[in-house]
Amino acid sequence: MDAREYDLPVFHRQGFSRRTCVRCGAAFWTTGDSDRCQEAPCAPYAFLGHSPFNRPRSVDELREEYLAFFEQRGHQRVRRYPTVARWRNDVFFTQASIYDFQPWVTSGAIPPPANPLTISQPCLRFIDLEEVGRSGRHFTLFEMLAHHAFNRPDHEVYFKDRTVELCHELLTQTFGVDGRLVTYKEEEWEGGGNLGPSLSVGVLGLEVATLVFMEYVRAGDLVEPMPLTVVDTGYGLERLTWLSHGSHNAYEAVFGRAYEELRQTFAPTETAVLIDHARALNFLLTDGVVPSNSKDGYFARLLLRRMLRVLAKAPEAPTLAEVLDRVGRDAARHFPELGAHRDDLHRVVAAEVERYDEAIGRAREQVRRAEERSERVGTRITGEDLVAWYDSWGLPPDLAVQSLKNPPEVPKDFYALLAARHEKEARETDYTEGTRGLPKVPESLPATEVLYYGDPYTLQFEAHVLHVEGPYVVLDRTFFYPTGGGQITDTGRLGDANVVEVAKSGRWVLHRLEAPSTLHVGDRVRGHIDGGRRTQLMQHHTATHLINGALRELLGPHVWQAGAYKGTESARIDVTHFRALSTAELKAVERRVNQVVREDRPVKSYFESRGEAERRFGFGLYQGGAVPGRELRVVEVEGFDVEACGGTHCTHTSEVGLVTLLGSERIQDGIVRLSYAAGERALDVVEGHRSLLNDAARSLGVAPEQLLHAIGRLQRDVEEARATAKSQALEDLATTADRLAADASASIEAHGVRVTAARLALDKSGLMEVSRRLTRGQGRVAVLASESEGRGLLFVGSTAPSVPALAVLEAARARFSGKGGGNPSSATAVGEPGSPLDVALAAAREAALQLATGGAAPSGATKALP
RNA sequence: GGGCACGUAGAUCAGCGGAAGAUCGCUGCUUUCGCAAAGCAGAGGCCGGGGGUUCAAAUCCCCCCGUGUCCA
Repeated sequence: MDAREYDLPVFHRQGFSRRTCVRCGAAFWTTGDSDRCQEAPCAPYAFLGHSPFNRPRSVDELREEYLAFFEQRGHQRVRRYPTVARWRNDVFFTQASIYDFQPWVTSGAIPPPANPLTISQPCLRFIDLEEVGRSGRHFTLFEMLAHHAFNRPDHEVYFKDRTVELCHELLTQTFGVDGRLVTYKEEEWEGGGNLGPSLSVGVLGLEVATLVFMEYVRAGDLVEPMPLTVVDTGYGLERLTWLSHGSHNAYEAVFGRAYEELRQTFAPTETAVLIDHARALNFLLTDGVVPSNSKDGYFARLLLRRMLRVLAKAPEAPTLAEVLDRVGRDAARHFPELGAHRDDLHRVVAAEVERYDEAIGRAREQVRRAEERSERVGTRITGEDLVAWYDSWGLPPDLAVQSLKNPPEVPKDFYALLAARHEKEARETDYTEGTRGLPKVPESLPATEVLYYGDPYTLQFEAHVLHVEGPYVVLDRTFFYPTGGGQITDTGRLGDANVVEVAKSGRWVLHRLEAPSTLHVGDRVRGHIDGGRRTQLMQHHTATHLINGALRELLGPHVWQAGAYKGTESARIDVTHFRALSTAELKAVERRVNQVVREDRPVKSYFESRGEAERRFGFGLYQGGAVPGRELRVVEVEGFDVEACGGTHCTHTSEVGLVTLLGSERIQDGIVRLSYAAGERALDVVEGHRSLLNDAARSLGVAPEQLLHAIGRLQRDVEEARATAKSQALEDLATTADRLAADASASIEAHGVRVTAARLALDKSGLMEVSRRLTRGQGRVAVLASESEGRGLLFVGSTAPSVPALAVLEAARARFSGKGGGNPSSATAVGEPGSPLDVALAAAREAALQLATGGAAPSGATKALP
């Protein structure tokens, strides 16, 4: 980046000079005489025990001071955004304050909530999870203090010069830091296709802020200026607080009393993990993450389990919930929402603690068995096993070592080995997702005016054709609802042609006709929407909002919509919840929804600016996920549920009609699905159930009330019949065996070995059963043959040590070109079709006798005795 | 979204190419005034589902379904 980017007037006004760090070689600006930039690792922490601040501050004091400082200098204070970035779908968590304004504000699509603004944004970063407690300065959740300015060509707020000026004033005037201790290191910055200069602010070895200037956009190899430039600053609240204390580590300074309390029981590193994770979890759970085994839920589980592992080390330890509450109480002083739904948070945590105990119990059992097995086989448990156990059972190596009698060393590179097991994951996934095959609409075409938002009842309208391509027609205005937001397409007619699908593409609505359209641009055409279908979709869509509202009301605010589908026959919603729903819960949801239907509440759908809607209703609006646009369409079921939604909705809840639940299932860890039908379809379902019941009862010849009883009887009958059939079959086999045993001509006895040979008409399992009975007791050999599906089957069973079944079989196998094998106690062979089974049987019998009398088995090549 | 592990009797699990097992629980008998306990006997299995390989599959391979776990 060009050095001129950093040659700011403010540096000259205030007597800065540009220097080069003797350690890292980077250029930096300072009023002091340091020969290195004041950041790790170039400069050591020089503030420990010697804070450069005029006095120590608590986090609350420092945050307030910061926000007030910028407020007094023309900035407007903005409330924090959720730590879970629901308004965007490219990341799970808010990792910096600028995330709040990406992509809609930074791209210029919508105005910022204020300009310039200042904010303290809790951010989550899991990249340094392992460093928490070790380094003394890492946090999974930290607050990014920031001031942002968004400059448009027609409205310049301020840029680099003023930003540096403000930073230096804050540090020196407000915090009382000697300006000569501060360095501004030049750094290039690039991300998300944007780039620009940035300054990293260091004080006595600690980086306390980064001043980023979004100025250019990368287009291939070219770097072009952005139409909208952004001041993106980030000051570490925790680091500034730490600096103001000059304490041994950041955690003491940030958490104060709560840290000291936990230190009574835990080592410094453990305390840091507990307190950091507890704060992060308070935000995560309050912002609606349900712990699970994938996606954002996994990170909540990870933090939770890491805390549980630490807590388990001390018998006197407080419970997880107690630690969460203690830390949450402090954080709630500035973020009162953290205390708002303690009960719900406790329920989520309790379920998770239970799961953890189960998982560890299971894993311990696995370890016990693995050790038994290895003792039996004579192998040793290795470090590799520890890695595998953690990966497969979630058993941390220290716990595994605890429960082993002869534990191996935990490999030094445990996490590297773990990572190696996951290397294959990087395999390319095929993203050639089915292109929708919609035609390109000329950019010059004016946007389709969508009328269904304002009026979901109009089913006939006139419009002009703007564009035609094959079966696709674009109109200047339309009442047809295109597939979207989980609601499927409207159908109907356009002129004489059937509309089979409607899709939204950019600013246009495309109507797909059954056949290539005969319409021409400029034609006036009459649209006709299938009203029955539309009504049903509206009922299902509004019902979905009612169900979501009822679930949040009954289960708690951790419930978030995770997907939905509204069809003509039924609809379903997926929501986050920590366990499957009970029958009682389902009943309660159904009752509540139908109650709201009967209350006939107004359902208002209207557009509102994004900022205003977020301010009035919070981020719970984004139940359906991130939605684009400057304005949000708000669908508000009065006093019950508010969501940003583009669907067609009833205007009063009574229009939804009956809502009946069809079922619920747990589709993933942390996600349950409810299926239901509303309106006419709900009646269809009820009717269907009734006739099913009646038909079932009639087919059993009983009254519907008697159905269960009749089925029970039927089941018993079937079981009995099956049992008798089975015992009959066994009895038949027993009879066969007995007859053979009694038949003197079937058996020969030699040297205490009785050989019984016979040809039977049984399948393989029949032969096996007869053999089993003939060879009860020692010194018995059974040689049985049968024809099964045209192929000869030879079975040898033996309890005579001198007559191994396999040896007998080997002797006879070649006789009927059979394939087979076995062991000393049993052997089977199957012959080619048409092979001489009797010859094989005789040969096997002879072989058995010879073995019994001490002779070697005749080889298959010798002739069978007559 | 991906990797790994696991689905066998009512429960917990063993077996991991050659005739489906153990422990607990259950039923009956013996013993006891009765209970507990013990002994003996017995019932209970589409070895998660579907394909494939093999003379032979609970066992090996592939695809589903379910559970758990780790990672992004």
